[in-house]
Amino acid sequence: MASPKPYRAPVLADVAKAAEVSVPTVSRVLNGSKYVAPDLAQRVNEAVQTLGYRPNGAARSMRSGRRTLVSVLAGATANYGYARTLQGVETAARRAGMTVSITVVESGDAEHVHAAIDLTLAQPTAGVIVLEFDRAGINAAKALPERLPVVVAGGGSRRTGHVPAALIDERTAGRQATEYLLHLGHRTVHHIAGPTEGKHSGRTDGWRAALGAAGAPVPQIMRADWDASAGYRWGERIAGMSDVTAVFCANDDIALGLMRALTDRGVDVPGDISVIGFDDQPLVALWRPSLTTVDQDFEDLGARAFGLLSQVIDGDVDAASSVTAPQLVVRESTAAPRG
Amino acid sequence: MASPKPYRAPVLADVAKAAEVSVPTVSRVLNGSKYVAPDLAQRVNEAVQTLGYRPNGAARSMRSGRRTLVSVLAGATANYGYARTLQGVETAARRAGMTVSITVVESGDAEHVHAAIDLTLAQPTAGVIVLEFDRAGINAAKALPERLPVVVAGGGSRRTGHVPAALIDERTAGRQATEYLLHLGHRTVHHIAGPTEGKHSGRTDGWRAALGAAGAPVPQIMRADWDASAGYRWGERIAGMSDVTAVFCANDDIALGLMRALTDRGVDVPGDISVIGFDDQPLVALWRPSLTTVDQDFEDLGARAFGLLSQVIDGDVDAASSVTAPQLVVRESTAAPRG
DNA sequence: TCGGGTGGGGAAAACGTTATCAGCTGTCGT
DNA sequence: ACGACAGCTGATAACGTTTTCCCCACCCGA
Repeated sequence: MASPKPYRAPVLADVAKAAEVSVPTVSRVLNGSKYVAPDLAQRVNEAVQTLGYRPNGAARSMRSGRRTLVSVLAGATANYGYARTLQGVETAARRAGMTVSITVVESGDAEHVHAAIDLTLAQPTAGVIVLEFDRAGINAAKALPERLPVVVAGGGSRRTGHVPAALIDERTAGRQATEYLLHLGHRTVHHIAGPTEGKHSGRTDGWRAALGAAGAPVPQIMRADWDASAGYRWGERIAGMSDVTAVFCANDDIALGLMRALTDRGVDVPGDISVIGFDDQPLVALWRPSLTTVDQDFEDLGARAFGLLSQVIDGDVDAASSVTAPQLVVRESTAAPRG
Repeated sequence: MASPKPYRAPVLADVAKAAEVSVPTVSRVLNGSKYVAPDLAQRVNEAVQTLGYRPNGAARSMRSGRRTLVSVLAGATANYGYARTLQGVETAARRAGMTVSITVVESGDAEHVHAAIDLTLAQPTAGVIVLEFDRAGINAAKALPERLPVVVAGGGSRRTGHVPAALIDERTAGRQATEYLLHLGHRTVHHIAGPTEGKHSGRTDGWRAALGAAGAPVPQIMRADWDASAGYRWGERIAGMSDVTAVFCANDDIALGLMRALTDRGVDVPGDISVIGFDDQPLVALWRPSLTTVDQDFEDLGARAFGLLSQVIDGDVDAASSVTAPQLVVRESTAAPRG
């Protein structure tokens, strides 16, 4: 009767015994140290194979202090911008031999923020990337402990805090979009903003700046959630406003919802009203009319954030933040106003 | 001159010294053991606060054997289905006090598969969830070592392997969609399939089954990548085929690309050709015409996968797989054939 | 022949935590 | 009055690695 000894994963000592060498020697082989005879290395590698040995990550990182996990804190994951940024982080991390973990911060409330941070820091993490697209991210970045490697990825143009940041210049983007519409001959440009609770959004700032520079009147901001249905509801109202000829939306989903509401009511886009979006999701090029929008390279944003974090982890405490400019993509949803 | 002693994160011993108790006592307080006097607990908690102590996750998991990291292996992350499933996993994991890590398997090639597995298992992971929507996922699931808690999340209807699985019944979904089109009066239904390299896709199986049951002719399958441009290219060809009156697409992106190509060429949807999609992405309801499609509850899929993994980790080696049925959502892109 | 380097390898310590064990109080049942 | 037992606490031993330290054998030049 074989005793039902429960399975125990093989450890370094088992490999050492099988290869008839000492434990440190196995470690040396695995970590590619020189100073080990070829025949011993051979025996060790065979033993590793046959036993199916895998190093215990916890023990390894505890003893060596090296960590190979980077954590992402984000207010959401499935939305287009978040998902693409995350993808950029993951790809860059994987190429560098690191793994990424993801924790969602449910809201900007202190309760949720601290819960997310506690959860994340319970892992042996080398550093944290905060996606600062919303209030949850902003608050999380503030609440993280000092001396922990932290970088921010987001849409600001300048940084208030002292944390290194990878940014997309939303302010410039907003200005470009607005200037383009003015350039087409529109007297002014209306704006549907996202639910940014703080005072400033880069997109909104850029819009206001462009209007100011052109001496155009500044209409009341329309607030909306990020999703298409919010755009649709504004569309229902805008269809009845005769003075609106151009609308700059805070993201593509809102723009698409808006367009659908307008066309449902017989308002022609771009004939009666020009619409411009923000993000350049793949599908908007297929829309009818296809959407003029501002392309954001979220994947590059994620990659830059990871690169920055690597620098911070390596001791470069104030690594230089980076900012890239988005690009206006002109399609069919914008045109000169009638008359 | 204060010596520039480098910062060292506080450890249990520091807390113990500050609170004037022994190290094990601190551990007991932190882990909520009874058998500790209230005043001591009080002192310990204060010391933890002032020192800003955080347990070392690596040491903790090494000693206790408990792990709080679950790993997701996936062929992609930003696509709608993947992103939503991931979201479901993350939410469920977070509620259970666990964190999720994500590693992308670049392709089904052995090289990429093993690289991804090595990377993932270098972390102290409690178990792995494989997203089996593509060849990369399928191969990864096969290549994972035995005795590691593994579950699969995907679109099969039955499982060949012995690994517990959370599934969406794509076969039933494909059948429903096809049956609906036949029911509208179409003589047969064409099908644009995804790039599934293996012989069987649940969606395709269901389509074939429905045609067979109705005695309808089975047209040649059209193969496409998952993205909209692939659908567009098929649309260019289909516009010239007079015998096509209904198309069942393997996902929404393909369907949208197809519809755009058709309408670009003056083919009316659904007047001339009915189109049906798969996934029910939020935006497809806004399309014009809005897309009839099959709704998949990916978030629920992710949550079920995590629940299943929890069971496996807790020792229930053959936890029961679960399957849910998707739901047909009828909108404007489908109608009875002309005449 | 001797001293010093150098390639190679093992013994033992160390990382920060939790588990085990033993000891020390006091209380309660008998 | 005595043992048993519960409540509480600290030494000490693990966990599986990597790092440090030291020893050995060999080769070389003096």
